[in-house]
Amino acid sequence: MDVPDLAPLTPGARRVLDAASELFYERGIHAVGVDTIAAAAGVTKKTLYDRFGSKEALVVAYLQHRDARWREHLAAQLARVPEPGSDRVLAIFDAAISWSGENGLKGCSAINARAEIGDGHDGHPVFPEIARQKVWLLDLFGELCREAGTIDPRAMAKRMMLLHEGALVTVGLETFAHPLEVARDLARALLESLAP
Amino acid sequence: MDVPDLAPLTPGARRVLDAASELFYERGIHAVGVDTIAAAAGVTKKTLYDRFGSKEALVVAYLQHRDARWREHLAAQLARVPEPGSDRVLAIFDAAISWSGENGLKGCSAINARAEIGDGHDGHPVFPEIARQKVWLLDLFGELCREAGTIDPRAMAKRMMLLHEGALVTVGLETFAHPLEVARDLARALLESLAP
DNA sequence: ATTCGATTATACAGACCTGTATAGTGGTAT
DNA sequence: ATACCACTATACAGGTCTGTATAATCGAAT
Repeated sequence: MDVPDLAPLTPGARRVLDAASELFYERGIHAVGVDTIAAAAGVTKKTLYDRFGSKEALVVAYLQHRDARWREHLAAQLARVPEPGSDRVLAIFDAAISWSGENGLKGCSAINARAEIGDGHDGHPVFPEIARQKVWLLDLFGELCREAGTIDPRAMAKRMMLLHEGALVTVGLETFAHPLEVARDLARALLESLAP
Repeated sequence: MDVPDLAPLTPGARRVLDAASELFYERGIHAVGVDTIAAAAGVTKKTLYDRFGSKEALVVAYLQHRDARWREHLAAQLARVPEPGSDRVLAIFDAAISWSGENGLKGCSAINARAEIGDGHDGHPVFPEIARQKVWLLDLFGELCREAGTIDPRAMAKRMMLLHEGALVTVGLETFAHPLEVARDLARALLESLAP
């Protein structure tokens, strides 16, 4: 459960990253220019480029920053359920519910970023970062399922992941209300019927 | 199962829409300019604007067009499973599998478009179109579940929707292989255990 | 035959984009 | 005290964006 130190950043850089995080998430990456970010952060564009080098690098920093905050939030929720078992797997869904209420009415920043970049496999440095985050969560699901005594933890982790991703997307799409709760309830049913 | 006539479009407009569909989906909406679209379609920008009025309107047409093609594909798959039952619900996943193989390595165009527009509730005309498409599919799931004798078809439809959306996103993210197959297998297990 | 619709070709306006250049300020650490 | 660092302020280069204007061409329908 590595939760890395988030940022020995200069004050200006920190404000840039905070402003960029909010704007990128709210409006989309391509829709926000560096001038807008600098103005919102109360710094000049020079500071932005001195600290981050390019918009692309700032986007990567944004995704890393947001993921680090999410992992922190998740770690705190997991710490409250120390005993191995289904509840520990379900804590991920609970974390997503509380996180979503405060930080995410538009779904997952990684999923959204993916939508804005061309076919990943080429050079774009954002795709590997997103892939890394998703594999990390898949592995966490797998580990917690294994702890919980699930018969096939790898297979169960994929199912958990599908429910999690589907719910996050549905939060942003507003197809129906409380998708994360529906996902958690179904996840519980699956865990309890296949690892009692 | 309304499958509307797709397009009494002029030849130029048709080529614009085809080019826009491919480019928007492949590279993202904001990343593609109207000049690029016109050039790819082999028409002038004037034709594009004469036919569609604005880029925003073209984006809506793109989403409608792609959805219409998807519904056509889906209808063809459903026609092969006339008997009410689980297999008819699962036909949606089968349709998504074959569709994805030919048309969608980057996931769902509606989900991706959602990521590129600001908080839906405001004026943007793309959000209602996306919401409409998703509710349509949710209702279809509900109807087919009801036909299949599911105990609570509305609740089951939400679960199917979560699996479907999660799998589509995972196709684009490449978190693990064959997510739609995993989703279909789980969907089958759910349908058979709750509506035998 | 002539009008009308769809189209080509080209040019341009005005805004916004990323990124850089130049010059100067204020605090901090050695 | 001086070298360094983060930062401000301003201007601009070069490109791309959406959208419009003008003029001409071609085919089909009435």
